[in-house]
Amino acid sequence: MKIAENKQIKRENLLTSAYNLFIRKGVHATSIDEITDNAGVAKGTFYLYFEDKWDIFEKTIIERSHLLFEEALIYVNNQNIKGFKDRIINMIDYIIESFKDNNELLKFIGKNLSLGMYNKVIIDEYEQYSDIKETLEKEFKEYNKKEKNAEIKLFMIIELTSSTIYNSILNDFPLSINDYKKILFEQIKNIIK
Amino acid sequence: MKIAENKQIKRENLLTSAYNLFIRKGVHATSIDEITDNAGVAKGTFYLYFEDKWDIFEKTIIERSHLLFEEALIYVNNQNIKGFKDRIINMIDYIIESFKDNNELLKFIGKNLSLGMYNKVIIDEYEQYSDIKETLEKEFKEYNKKEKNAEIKLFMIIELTSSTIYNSILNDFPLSINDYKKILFEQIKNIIK
Amino acid sequence: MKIAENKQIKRENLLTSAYNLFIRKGVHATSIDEITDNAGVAKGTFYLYFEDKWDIFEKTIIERSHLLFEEALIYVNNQNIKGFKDRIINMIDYIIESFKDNNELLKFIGKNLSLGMYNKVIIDEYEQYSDIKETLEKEFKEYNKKEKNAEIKLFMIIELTSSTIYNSILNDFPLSINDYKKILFEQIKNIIK
Amino acid sequence: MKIAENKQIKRENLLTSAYNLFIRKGVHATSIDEITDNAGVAKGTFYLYFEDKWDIFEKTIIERSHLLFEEALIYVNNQNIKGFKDRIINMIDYIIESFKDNNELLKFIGKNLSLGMYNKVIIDEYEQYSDIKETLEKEFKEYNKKEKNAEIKLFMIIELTSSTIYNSILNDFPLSINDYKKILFEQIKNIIK
DNA sequence: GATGAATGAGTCTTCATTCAT
DNA sequence: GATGAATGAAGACTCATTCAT
Repeated sequence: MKIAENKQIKRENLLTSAYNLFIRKGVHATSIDEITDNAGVAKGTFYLYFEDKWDIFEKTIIERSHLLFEEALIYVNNQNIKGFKDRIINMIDYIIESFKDNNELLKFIGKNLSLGMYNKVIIDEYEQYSDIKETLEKEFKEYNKKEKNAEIKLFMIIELTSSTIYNSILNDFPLSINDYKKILFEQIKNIIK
Repeated sequence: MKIAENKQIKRENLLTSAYNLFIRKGVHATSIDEITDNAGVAKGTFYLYFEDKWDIFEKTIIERSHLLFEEALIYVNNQNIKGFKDRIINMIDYIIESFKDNNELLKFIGKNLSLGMYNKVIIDEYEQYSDIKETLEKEFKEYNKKEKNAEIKLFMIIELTSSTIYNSILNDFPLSINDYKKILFEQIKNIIK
Repeated sequence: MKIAENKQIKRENLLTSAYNLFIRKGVHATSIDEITDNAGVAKGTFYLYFEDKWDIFEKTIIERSHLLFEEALIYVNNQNIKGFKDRIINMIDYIIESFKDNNELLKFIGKNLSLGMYNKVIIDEYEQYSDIKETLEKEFKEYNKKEKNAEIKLFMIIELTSSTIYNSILNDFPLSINDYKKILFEQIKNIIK
Repeated sequence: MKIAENKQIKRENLLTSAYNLFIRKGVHATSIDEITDNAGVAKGTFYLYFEDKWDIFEKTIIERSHLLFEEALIYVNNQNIKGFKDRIINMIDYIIESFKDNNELLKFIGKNLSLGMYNKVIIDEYEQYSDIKETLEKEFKEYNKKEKNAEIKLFMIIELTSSTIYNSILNDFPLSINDYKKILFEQIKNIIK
């Protein structure tokens, strides 16, 4: 399967190249020329795999954020953390710590993941998230049999977290992340009840 | 003061023209040519008033969102709503209702107000918000003398609200806005205590 | 002869596919990709049968116009029309009626068959026409023993007809085709003498 | 009026540059880059004056062919040639002689002036021809009071001439132009009656 | 013979910005 | 202050053609 393998490699190279340029220079300032140069393929090859810059951008962002969620889930599983509350808190903690170590990724997502795009990533087309989402919702419902709004509350938790930690980590506003974490976790528990 | 007036009018025309084009076609797809054409001024005139497209974009978004906050504040004052909790809830309700009537504005802000930009608007430079922010924080502290985290909780409330209503209003996700409002307000009260 | 047959089919498919695309989108806007896609063969296969787009275009136009001439000749033979004048008039009539029923073909030829190309089709290389041409010239000479300029007059008749009916059929200019036909036929008789 | 003049000059330069390249290399093989380079203006300037290559091509062809018609009319006027028949014959003779001296122009028009385009030039939009056309039609009618089809016959004369001389001049087919002229003129007189 | 992934030169087109008037 | 013609760098995208499989 030489060819199929080769195609996969090309696609990966383009994706990686694009990601690196996006976080270094921003999406707007990155040209397709640069992406292909960096990936070591011809310009035309780009169009064999992606529609245009916004297409590869979307795929890049999905790939990277999905990876992060997955790692977080694996982490709480490996740590053998039990109890829904603790699992959620620890997942979020894992993500926050990852962002602390990788400001570039946070900036990339924060700068580019507009609400409109976010929406698209979470809701529509992308099945990749469904496993994680469903897993969490199931756990939520098991944890609190009477909870009718598991999905909604999960949504609120994710939104609250993602929209606030950006400022906290990058600007220590309104608090440094370590201090903010305490308050955030308290509120999350509050939402779960 | 004919000249100064005239200048002000030109500036306003450009701002309005830009806003209309931005919501209709998106920032990316709008050119300075179109902005000046629509404003009825020469292309070169643009550069007498603004640095570049991103400059006028920023000013546009700030102007529009500031306007909204101000209206909300005026509304609760005029309605003579007392009590901090009710004032906050009613302000947010006012804003949500405005967005329901003006999806275009919501989309515009949602599509363009990335976290990075938001951050800039809220934290940095723009004094325009400080009055409102300070007013609210003062009220918060008066309401709950022991509350040490008024600023932080306000921040959380704003972030939670703005990041969730986008999907609710435009996509009925995870709930229609009317249903979601109940849950949101409950949580806001929860945050305030 | 499986293979040879298969090859012939591929060639025909490409020719048909090209013709359909050419009349639908124009030569310029049709790519080889589309031609092969539509023909159900791989892109590389195209180059096994044709030089490039202009090669297949030429073949397409020749095939289609030759077909038309041939049909016209068969028609006058089947109708058992005697007398040179009547045979010519009826052939031209047949062709005009065909174009009336198939504006697409007329447009295709009209839009693409520049004088330079026409010239090439008629004079140079393409033997396919010679039978028809020779048949007609022979008939002409038999009809009018003294006529020295059979070839030239035939040429004039064809040119006059083809260059005027385009406008008449497609734009009713300077007359609708039905009205124009009378005048045209009169002139043709005039030319024949 | 420095600016307006300058603009006119730029436009003319582009038109001339385009024409020269078109006759030298063909329309297809000429790029806008080359046109602007040759005209001594920046690439963007092209788009200030023309839509795209086909726009300037059309204008080029119209300009050149109009010029020719005009010259022919001036010629017969200056020569003080009387009588409609003679005026027409002499105009056509003038045009044929011009083409003999300028094969490039003939090739350019012949290669590019497809029937579809020709149609557009003659019928639609271009008023420039109307003066000439009207002048000739009036003369025709005056010459032959009973002639009802002046317009149509003029049309036939022009079409017959233009479609046949191409081959005659460039390929001596079916006759050299000097020999062909006699037959052509005879037929034209025939059409006029 | 057939395939279709890869190529990269070639071209169009846009648009922010400048500057002479 | 205002204008808008001119610029040309920058970038997107196409597509005929090749060639390893």
